[in-house]
Amino acid sequence: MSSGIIVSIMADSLKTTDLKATLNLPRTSFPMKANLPQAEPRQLAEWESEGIYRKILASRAGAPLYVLHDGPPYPTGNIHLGSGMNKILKDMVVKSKTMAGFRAPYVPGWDCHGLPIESQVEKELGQKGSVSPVEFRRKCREFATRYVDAHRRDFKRLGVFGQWDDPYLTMSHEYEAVIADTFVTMLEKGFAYRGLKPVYWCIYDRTALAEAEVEYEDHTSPSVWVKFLVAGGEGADKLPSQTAAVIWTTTPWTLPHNRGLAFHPEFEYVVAETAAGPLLLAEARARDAQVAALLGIESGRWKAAGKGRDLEGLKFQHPFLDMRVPGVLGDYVTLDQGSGIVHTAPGHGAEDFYTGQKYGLEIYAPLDDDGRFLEGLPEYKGKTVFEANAPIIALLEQRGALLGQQKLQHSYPHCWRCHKPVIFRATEQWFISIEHQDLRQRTLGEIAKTKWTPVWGEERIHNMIATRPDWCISRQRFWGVPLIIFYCQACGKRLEDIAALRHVVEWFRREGADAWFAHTAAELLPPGMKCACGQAQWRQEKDILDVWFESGSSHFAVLREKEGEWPADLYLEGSDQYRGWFHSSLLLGVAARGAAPYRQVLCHGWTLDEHGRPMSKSLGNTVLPRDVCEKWGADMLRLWVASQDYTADMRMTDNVMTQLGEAYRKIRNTFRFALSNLHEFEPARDGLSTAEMWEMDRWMLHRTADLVRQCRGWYESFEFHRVYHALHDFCVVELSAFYFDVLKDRLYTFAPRSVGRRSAQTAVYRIAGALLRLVAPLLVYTSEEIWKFFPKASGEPESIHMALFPGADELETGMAEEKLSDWDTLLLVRNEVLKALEPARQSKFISGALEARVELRAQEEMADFLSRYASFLPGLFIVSQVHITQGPVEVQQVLAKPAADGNRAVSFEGVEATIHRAEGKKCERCWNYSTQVGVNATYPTVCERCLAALEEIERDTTGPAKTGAKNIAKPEAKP
RNA sequence: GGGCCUGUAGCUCAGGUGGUUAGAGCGCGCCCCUGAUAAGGGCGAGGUCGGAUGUUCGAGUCAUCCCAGGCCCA
Repeated sequence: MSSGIIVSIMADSLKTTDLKATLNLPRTSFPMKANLPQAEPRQLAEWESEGIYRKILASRAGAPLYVLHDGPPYPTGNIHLGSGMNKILKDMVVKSKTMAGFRAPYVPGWDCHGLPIESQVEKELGQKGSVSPVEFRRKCREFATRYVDAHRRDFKRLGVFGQWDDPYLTMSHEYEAVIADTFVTMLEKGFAYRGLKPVYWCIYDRTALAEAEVEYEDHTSPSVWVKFLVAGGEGADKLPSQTAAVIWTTTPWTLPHNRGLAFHPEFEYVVAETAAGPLLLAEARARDAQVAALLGIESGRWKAAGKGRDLEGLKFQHPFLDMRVPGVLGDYVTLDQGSGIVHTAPGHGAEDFYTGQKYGLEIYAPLDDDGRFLEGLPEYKGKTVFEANAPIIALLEQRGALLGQQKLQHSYPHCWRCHKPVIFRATEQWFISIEHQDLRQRTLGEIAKTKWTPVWGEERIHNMIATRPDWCISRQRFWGVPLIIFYCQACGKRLEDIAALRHVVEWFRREGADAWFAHTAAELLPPGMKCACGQAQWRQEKDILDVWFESGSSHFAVLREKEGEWPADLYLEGSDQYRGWFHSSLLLGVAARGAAPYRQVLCHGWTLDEHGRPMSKSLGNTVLPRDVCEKWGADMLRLWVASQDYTADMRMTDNVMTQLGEAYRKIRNTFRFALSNLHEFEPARDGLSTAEMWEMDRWMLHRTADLVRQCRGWYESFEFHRVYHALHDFCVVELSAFYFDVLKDRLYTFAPRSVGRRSAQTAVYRIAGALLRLVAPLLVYTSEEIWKFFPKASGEPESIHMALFPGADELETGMAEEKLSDWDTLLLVRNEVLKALEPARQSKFISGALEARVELRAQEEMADFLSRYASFLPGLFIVSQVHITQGPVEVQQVLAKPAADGNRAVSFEGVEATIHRAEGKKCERCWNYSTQVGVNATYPTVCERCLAALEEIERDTTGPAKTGAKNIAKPEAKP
């Protein structure tokens, strides 16, 4: 009797702290706050020192190969959000393929040659004067190297794994040799030819420009209306004498090179009586008020002159040169502007050029590289084209040919570098023929065989290839790879000995393309190389290759055919590359090797600012990945990339980042909860088999298996945003708000080694383990950090990024369909109970849900069903008591809804939930209410469940020492 | 001007082959907890599905046109 009193007194005096000490409260040193900007660089340094990239590849030796071929960015300035996003997407592909079991190498590259660097270097050289080509190229190389290093640092910071210590550089000797060799192949196969064609020409940079190097900007041009007197030809006699055709042009300087007037075959033309004499123009234009006013045309005072096709035979007197030019026809003539008659200078326009070819007109464009007239009247000879406008207009006026002039602001092509207006000019250039050996059709065939994502990409590139003209590949510059071409100084013939040209390629391999500028032709060519004419004096071509030719050769330079790396499995770039890298790679692949260099092409959109404008240097609204890393962390940038559907354009705003910050914390805390409840859990020792686990835990494994199945599918189709949303929603809805919340009672209050707690821990361990692997390609730093705290089974890799994705089958527990659907039903009932609890809480009838007793009334079948799970229901609802009664349901709460997957549709009678105050007293240990509190003399403040747990704990502590039980009494922080 | 694309709640996304009152998460509002605590839980309010015409018994889903925006080209 006395001892009983003592125990009771002891329990009384000790109670609070000691009872709390018997709980298994969560414990972890995994920090809640991520501190990514500080933590990530440390992790990065660790990865780097252990050589994570090579280790991962080594761990996949012998595995099937998956090759993502990197598109090379241009090394100037800082990397932009768009380039950061591109690299992150690529990394997500590589990491997810690696975790799907592939050997997925990633060799990053840079596109080092080209005009932007050359312009920068010229600027740096300033007025120091000219340097030798070799010296100039050395400076360009230094410049590129500097920026490659800066880019590389920023890319690595994003958590992108790859062969950073040995990237491919288009300026490396090896690569330059490949470019040159590819060009020789184009010569050998007959694709490359030299021809006269109108090209965009920048008179300031003195170079031809590719279409991709031209940007349209506003420009003010002098527009003039000019008379061309009819001067005979077929049909001239039907027109009033002194009739003059009217043309309109915004480039008066091209008038000296006019060689024809183009009519639309279907338009109706008229001769209008004006003070300036009878004028020939399109009827529709004569009706235009502004045109009529300008030319002095009175409505209806005109005579039909026939359709354009009837005027084809006319001849016209050039307004200031002693020549007659013919009428020609063109479908491109429009009625939007001008007179409906188009001034045609075949040397200065694409359409003019083709028309000129068709009619055998002279392709005349006697300008030098600075845009100065080499021939012509004294008024403009020697002037540049833009200077020549004024004197030519004066000349027109003087000859009485000027009908009017206006300033016109319009969109006009400008040089992408110096942003000055460009001209169209026929010059000698090297081209790749798109028709030779049926290249166009064969390329279209390869497009059809390639998988394009999104699917409309196929149509887009198909249309481009189907309509594109020949590819102008020569540039009049230094920083690039020269066209290996020699001309005989005696007879002018080109050296056609392919073996001799390949000999020069070997020079490139040894010394780089600098060899071209550092050595004479005699040195470069095999000894004694002679022309067919007998002479051996050679002149080297001065042009270099278009940079698109260089990057388009990357698959030859980087992917080893013998190793099965060619063609690549995937190219992944922004949507501008349909015209760029996708395009040039494809043409060269088909021309040189007869096939597309890729099996699949994945394309992403552009990055937009908060106003939806594209990010660009000129708008000054760019976001630098480096700044995002410093403010938010690389994983947050990656989460941004992962969260949005990149096939459309993507917006970065503070609002979006704040939102993602919340999402990140939710995901992080969900893992933290798992870790903190697994602090003493050793999978091999404490894990239960699925057969031993509680039904609810097995059900959650099943739901996780569903998630795994979905996510793996989405990784396979590169739909990262679906993975992200699914993982996030799972953390929020399934785990945090439901499963983990329900589990707390079991994890905290059950005896540490009890089946109930171990079952919960096993489920938490396996679910979190699966989630962690699924999220690893997205959150590369955070997943690695979690992995360090995660209980690992023996044989598991040191880095999460070496692990494999979970298999859905590994998580399946073989629960019967009926059981699964039982739990779907229970979840629905739970949701209704939670709704019923709300008014009770709002009205202060209860405060916490544990103060409630829930009475569930249901029809027979439903009541039976609920009764079978009666013992689980309080835990499931997180209330103290649940009473089930059978009877008619007065409030018909319709609970019947299809189950989540649509297959196991459940339907049952309504359930009526009534909230009462819980019976009994609050258990001091687990906080549930119970009528059993106070019954036991040893633990008078504790409920029957806690009593049993305490007894179990006592048995464990007094028995043989067990690691798991040691920690129970005194919580302590982990070291 | 042409080719291709995008436009569903404040934000980020779901919405096979057209079919009942358009969904989710976040954010927001109100409430609860204080044993995931610079955490956690509950409930709730938010949408003319860019706009307009059609086709259809019925359209966010099909057609045409328009508007806004993007990439590429002229």
